[in-house]
Amino acid sequence: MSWGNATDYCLNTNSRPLIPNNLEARALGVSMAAPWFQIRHLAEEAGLIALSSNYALYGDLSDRMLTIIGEYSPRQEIYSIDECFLDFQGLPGINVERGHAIRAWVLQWVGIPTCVGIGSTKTLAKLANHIAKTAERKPGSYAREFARVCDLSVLSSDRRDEVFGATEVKEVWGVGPRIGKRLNDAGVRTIGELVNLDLPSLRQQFSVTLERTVRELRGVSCLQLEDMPGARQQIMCSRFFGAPVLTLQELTQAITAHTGRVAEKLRAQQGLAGQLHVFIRTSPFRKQDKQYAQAITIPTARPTAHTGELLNSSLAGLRKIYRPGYKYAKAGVMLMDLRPNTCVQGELDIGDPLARDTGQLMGAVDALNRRFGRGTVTSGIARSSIAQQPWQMRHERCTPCYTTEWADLALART
DNA sequence: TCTGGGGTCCTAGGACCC
DNA sequence: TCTGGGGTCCTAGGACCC
Repeated sequence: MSWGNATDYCLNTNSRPLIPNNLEARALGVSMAAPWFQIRHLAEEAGLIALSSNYALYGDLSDRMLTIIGEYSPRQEIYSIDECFLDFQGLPGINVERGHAIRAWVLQWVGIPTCVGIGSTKTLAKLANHIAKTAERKPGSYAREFARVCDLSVLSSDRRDEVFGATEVKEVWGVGPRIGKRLNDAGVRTIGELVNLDLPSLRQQFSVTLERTVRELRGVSCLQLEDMPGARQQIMCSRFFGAPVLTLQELTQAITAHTGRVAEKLRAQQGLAGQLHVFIRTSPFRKQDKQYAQAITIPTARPTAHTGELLNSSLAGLRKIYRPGYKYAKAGVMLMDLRPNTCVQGELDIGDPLARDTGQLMGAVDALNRRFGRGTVTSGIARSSIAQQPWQMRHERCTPCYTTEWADLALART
């Protein structure tokens, strides 16, 4: 499968707001990902409204949106929570019109504005999407021509050169801040300049990844549509603490909770883990504090998805790396060396009950938590009489779960 | 006081083999 | 003076993505 010629198309849709980061907030000087403590004074002074993230709500709206978009092609790659690729190859009709239809449909049924980018490769579709998102703020014909839905594959070569020449390299999918700066330092500022570079020397001076990106920008497809996502190769859960944590007991609770989460995700993909990685660290932002960061990787006794067995490894690891006297700011657990649970090495029965576990116990735990909510059944270590532990993330300004909790349903006034 | 939480891929270099 | 020439595998770290 390729999108190498003009009859094949790849589409990228994206539901982030047309104007990222909200104009009013930006006018107040709030930057993307600014820490709350730096801007909280604006809440009183300027009426800034801050909200905690609500992953249940996002996940549900994402499912609805991606399901609707998926109706428009037999092949869909879900790329992230708010973004997907569709293969338009062989579909009848005009792609720009299809893009507008998708936008209208998602807006009507989910209420979320989306942007659509169309190109002959995934990288070009992503670029088209970026142009669709930002065109409204650009002068002249740009906005009329490209806003919200942009198809780069129908442009004349002159017009395409104009667009490439007007777009900075850092907007390209795969060019981050580091590569972007190195390119700029080498005098390469626009996409127009980037696509004309010599490929062998580009590969030598940068990497095969950047070479692939440039080939994609030239219309040569190097990235496949991955509509059958494989199992994850690592599963992680980590959090900054809501307040500094000093004791091994609190760290144990946090690591226990994180281990429970990764084990659940592992079972959801029918996997087993052969290694587990635990890390704890102080806050690098608190220069006045003594710093400490340590991690350890521990093989599990056998490839497992059993929370109890994984806890044995993670807590043993934690005890090895814990040092008293530090203000810990973050802890995490990562599962590695993952494999499907269909390939299991047979074992001699030497009286270890976990070796005989058939997965029914964990299956029951997962079923209960699905039905009655996360945390209904957890490890005893993670429990405490006090509801809010200092290590837990704070959720003071969470929005209601409008679409997933009966109690949070919006009320219509009469 | 307070600073996101996940992932992926690639490369260089070290350890080890014959 | 001059100290081989292939390989493989693993890991850490860097870069990117949303």
